[in-house]
Amino acid sequence: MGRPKEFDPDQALCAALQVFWKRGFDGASMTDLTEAMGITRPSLYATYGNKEDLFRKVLDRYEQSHLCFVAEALDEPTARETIDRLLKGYADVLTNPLHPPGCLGLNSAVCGGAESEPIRQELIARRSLSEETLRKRLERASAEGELGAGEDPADWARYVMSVGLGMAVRAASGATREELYRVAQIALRALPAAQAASRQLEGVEA
Amino acid sequence: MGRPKEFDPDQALCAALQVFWKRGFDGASMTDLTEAMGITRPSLYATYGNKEDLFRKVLDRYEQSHLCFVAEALDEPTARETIDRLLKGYADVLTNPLHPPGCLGLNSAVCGGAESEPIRQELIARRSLSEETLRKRLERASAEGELGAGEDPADWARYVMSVGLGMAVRAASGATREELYRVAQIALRALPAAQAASRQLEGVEA
DNA sequence: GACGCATTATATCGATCGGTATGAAATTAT
DNA sequence: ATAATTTCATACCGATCGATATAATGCGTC
Repeated sequence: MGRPKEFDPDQALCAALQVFWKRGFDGASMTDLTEAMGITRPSLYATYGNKEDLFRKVLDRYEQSHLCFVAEALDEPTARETIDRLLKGYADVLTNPLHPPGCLGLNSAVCGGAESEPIRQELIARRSLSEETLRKRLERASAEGELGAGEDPADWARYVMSVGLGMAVRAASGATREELYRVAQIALRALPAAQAASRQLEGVEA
Repeated sequence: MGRPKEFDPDQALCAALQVFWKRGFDGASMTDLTEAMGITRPSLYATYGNKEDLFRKVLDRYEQSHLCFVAEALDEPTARETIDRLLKGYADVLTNPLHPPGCLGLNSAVCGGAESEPIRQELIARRSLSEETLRKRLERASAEGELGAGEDPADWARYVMSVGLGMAVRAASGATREELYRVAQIALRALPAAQAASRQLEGVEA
């Protein structure tokens, strides 16, 4: 009942995603958002709540639409392939010309005024969650004999996340996809030779 | 002639450095700055110019005071020691409890409103300059036989900078120094074995 | 057609943004 | 002492910030 909406809330959310991605949470003004979304301020507040609420909805959408490759990467058979696909997939997203360069979850996380501290905390929490997921995957790899005896999966998860974040910063500064690929390629070299795992996979060991 | 200043411009600049470091360029308001510096707005504008001018002066001071270890690292005899000292030294700065966590040059670089675009461009330019310096150092290492035949110094410079930037993001999110050390340690493993260089240094080759 | 309801459009809220105009206070030169 | 000069304190500038109050508009229901 009542007057129907004149816009598609999901489509408008995508427009907001682009603005937040490019400007960050603090840098995106309500005027920027409403203009890009093609709606008025009251419509925005009625549909999504305040700026923080809108940003959290954008974040959810971002993870679903642009970070879905992470789940696939974690399903790779080896840690090496997981990390390789993680970094390559991340490089693809960071430099996709269909979106602003860099990572939405990073562009709003590093700096900002005192009033946006809750947002930064939320982004830190989400990133920790990602890292924890990767760590668990690497613990499995460690249990399966991959990743030598003295290696700490937590250290490796931290390392991979750090390389990814560094790539994100570089992407936001204009790095090309090929440059990021080469960074990922070099980063992979830090991995132990992983002969144990490949032997195990090829059935040589038994 | 005239009334003498009631504050030390250099000391006030350090106070401004702290604020910009913590909040980033956009996130630091003139009120934040004047309160931390202990001076009034007219004094600030008369002494340093506008907000952008002040930030550039802060940047110069930052590089002199907190990034001086870079020059020392570049003087190390081998590429491995250079990179090691670079990443360790960076980790030290990023987690020094005397300053806000993270990197000033990064905290203001990633996100922000449209009006602070010139600042972001300047930060990108300064970072490119750093990377170029590192690349030249690695080219020397390559010419000296370190860094295997097929290795591109530019790729390695990009890789090292990416790891450093990732560490900076993590530091801004609360990472500890030990965590960053372990990231740096793993990052170093990507380097080729460098037997040629060590042989050369030890005089074994001749 | 009249009523109730949800969504629009317009105008505006107080607060804060970066940046200044205006004088009073404090120093040196005369 | 007086004039010249510079800094400091106060108040304020127009613009923009996120967020709303008010009322006109469009729909389903009765």
